[in-house]
Amino acid sequence: MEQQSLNRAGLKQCIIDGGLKATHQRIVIFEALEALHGHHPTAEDVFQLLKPANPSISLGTVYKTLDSFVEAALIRRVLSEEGGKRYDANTVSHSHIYCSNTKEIIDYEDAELEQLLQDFFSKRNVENFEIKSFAVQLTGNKVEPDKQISIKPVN
Amino acid sequence: MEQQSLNRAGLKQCIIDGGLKATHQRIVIFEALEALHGHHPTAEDVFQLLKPANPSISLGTVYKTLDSFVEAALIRRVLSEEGGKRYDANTVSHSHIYCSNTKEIIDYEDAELEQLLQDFFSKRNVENFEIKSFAVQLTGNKVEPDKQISIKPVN
DNA sequence: CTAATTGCAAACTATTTGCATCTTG
DNA sequence: CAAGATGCAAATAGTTTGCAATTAG
Repeated sequence: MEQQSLNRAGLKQCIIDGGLKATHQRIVIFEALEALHGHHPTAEDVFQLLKPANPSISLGTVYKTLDSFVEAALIRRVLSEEGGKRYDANTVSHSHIYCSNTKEIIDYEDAELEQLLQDFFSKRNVENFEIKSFAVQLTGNKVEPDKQISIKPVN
Repeated sequence: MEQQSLNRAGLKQCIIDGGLKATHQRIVIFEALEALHGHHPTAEDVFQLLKPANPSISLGTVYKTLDSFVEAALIRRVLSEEGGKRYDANTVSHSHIYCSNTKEIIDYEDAELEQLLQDFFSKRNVENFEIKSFAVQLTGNKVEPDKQISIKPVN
């Protein structure tokens, strides 16, 4: 269910396989993206996570690196309604739920749904387009998430 | 297939029904959004379209109006990978195709697909979420659109 | 009339760019 | 060592805000 979390050597190899130089900055940025799995961070989020342990890293480098990673298909840019750029190290085909209240983007992995769409689009011909991938975007609201979590009192 | 295009009186009524004051600016902005149906314009796009005929309109008003319209559910904000805010006057449930080459967002209306998903999610229970809507996001490339169009030579 | 809306300009936030310096392969 | 990457600072988008003047209901 969880994607295999990679160690630095593994991450380094991924970066090289993507045709990029494996600099220290790129390795720690990739590592941060893995740590933020499911959180769909912005460049700023990644930068903030890295800064304490890497005080010399620059925000500009984070921006450039994220672009390079997307270009190399190591990560994806996530669609956003809010107009900021977000990133996702999870490259397995999956869908997202957009919470209208909290503006969170939550991963939704549903094998049955993926299969259903796979079947549909293998039959269906979309005119003038070569379809590379698809994902469902669900919009809704978290149902009382705080209440659920705090239901069991801490004694 | 096409959504009914409304005249100014109709647009004005929509705005009022949305609980907003029907100012001249709002009417022409709504009109511009209808004219740009399928183009998923930015605030700037709308502004540029309006300026010639409405030289006194301000970009700030366009931003505020688009926000009000989204709030009132008269239009939708469209998800974007590129990080800008785009708007869609088409409020009928439909999907979008994202062209990797041109970065265009193209409407994809497929009744069978909508029905398929409707059925799927009426059975499927998404944990902790009340799903309000769904849409499929297709990613791909336009297949030689220029070539296709120019195949018939103009003699 | 009065509450909401507009236009304008200034303020912000997010992102990109140019370039001298440093690093990886 | 050469090509490519980094850090920094300045530049550029894109969007929001505050407020006096205006307008719709």
